[in-house]
Amino acid sequence: MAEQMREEILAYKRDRIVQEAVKLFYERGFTGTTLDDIAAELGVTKPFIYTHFRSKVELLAALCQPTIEMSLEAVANAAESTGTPTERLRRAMGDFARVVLQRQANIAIFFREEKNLSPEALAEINTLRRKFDRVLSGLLREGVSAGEFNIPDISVAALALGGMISWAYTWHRPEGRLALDDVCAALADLALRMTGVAV
Amino acid sequence: MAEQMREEILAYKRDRIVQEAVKLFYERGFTGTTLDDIAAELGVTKPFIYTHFRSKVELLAALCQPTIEMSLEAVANAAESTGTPTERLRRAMGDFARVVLQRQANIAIFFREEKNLSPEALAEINTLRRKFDRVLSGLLREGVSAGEFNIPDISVAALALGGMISWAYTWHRPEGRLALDDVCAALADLALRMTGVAV
DNA sequence: CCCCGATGCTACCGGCGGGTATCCTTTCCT
DNA sequence: AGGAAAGGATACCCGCCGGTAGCATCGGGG
Repeated sequence: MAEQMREEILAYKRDRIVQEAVKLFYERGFTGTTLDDIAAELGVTKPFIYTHFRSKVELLAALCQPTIEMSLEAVANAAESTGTPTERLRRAMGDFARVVLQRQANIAIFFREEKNLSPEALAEINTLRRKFDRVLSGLLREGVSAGEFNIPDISVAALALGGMISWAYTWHRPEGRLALDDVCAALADLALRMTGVAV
Repeated sequence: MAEQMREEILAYKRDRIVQEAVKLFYERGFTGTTLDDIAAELGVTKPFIYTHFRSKVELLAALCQPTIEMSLEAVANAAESTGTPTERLRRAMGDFARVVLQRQANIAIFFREEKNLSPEALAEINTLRRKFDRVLSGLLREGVSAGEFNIPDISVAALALGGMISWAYTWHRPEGRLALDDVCAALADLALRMTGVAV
């Protein structure tokens, strides 16, 4: 019981640290943010952070990894769901866009600070990215076989689709003209067009 | 005469420094590269660099600015050239893609290290980026008026188009399966599809 | 042949920030 | 109530790196 609660509190603290790190890394960059900055923002001190993370780099990995995993999951789940390839691709792109925009800061940090990750963490993430591309390419290939898509080069198309959506982290403003759902839908439509589907 | 030559030599040295900085910033990141690293690679010493650039940050700006300018020019020239909007958009996207891929390292550095630029340099570059978006949006609007394009949301489409092309810096490998021209053509085709043109 | 300017190097500084050794406080169990 | 352990703070270290002051060297003109 007490054990259960301890665990939860530990996880909560860890999470608060990650939250604040995301905010500051996003605003000031990884090397532009000191651990003292993060600690100060949390009202604690640097050694406190070291009781939860072995190093600054490990903290960076902790905020990148899960987000990349979510991206992959979004596409993988949609690809394996029911419906025509067209329907599944729309779902895949829309859901992927939602992850990108909801975790905009994490995604931005990952792409900008990739070079600061440990080789091991980076390798792990790159495995996920390759899987992402494979799943997306597979779905495109299915659509071509089904006669729904018309795609000259599957690999390039997969990269272009993924890129178009990912890129949204650079320009989306949560308080902007379009609501999140509208942006996701618009991007999913544009994605479908690239596959030769009339929208 | 001697004066002329001196200028040229000065420009050449400056350029060599930039070249090496591009290479190292690309491989190791901006903060991951020291001025001593760059100097060593050039077979000179740190003060040598300071006779050509006031600071490390100024060096960063010197390698970002011109590349962003080239991107804008590519799109602006194509937009103002002759032909139907469809033809001009294909040219714009193809030429833009060529800039991105030929100056892949510079583009990558800019997007990753943007936060390290001086506020003034960043402001200047952002002006260029806004102009880029305006020019592209204008071309899209023309195509819609001409009845060639079918675009629900011009702004989102412009961002998606720019993003899809820009993103190529993350995955293009000069020694990869496709030649540079083929990649550019493929991306231009995908771009046109997004506008509702049958390709 | 000597002097002067240009050019680049040697040698240094100083602060910033990741990481740690140690001490204090609070809480809970006996 | 006493004591131990956990959780967190204070205070510190040290290496790295951007930036600079001053010296050496070399070539060209008088």
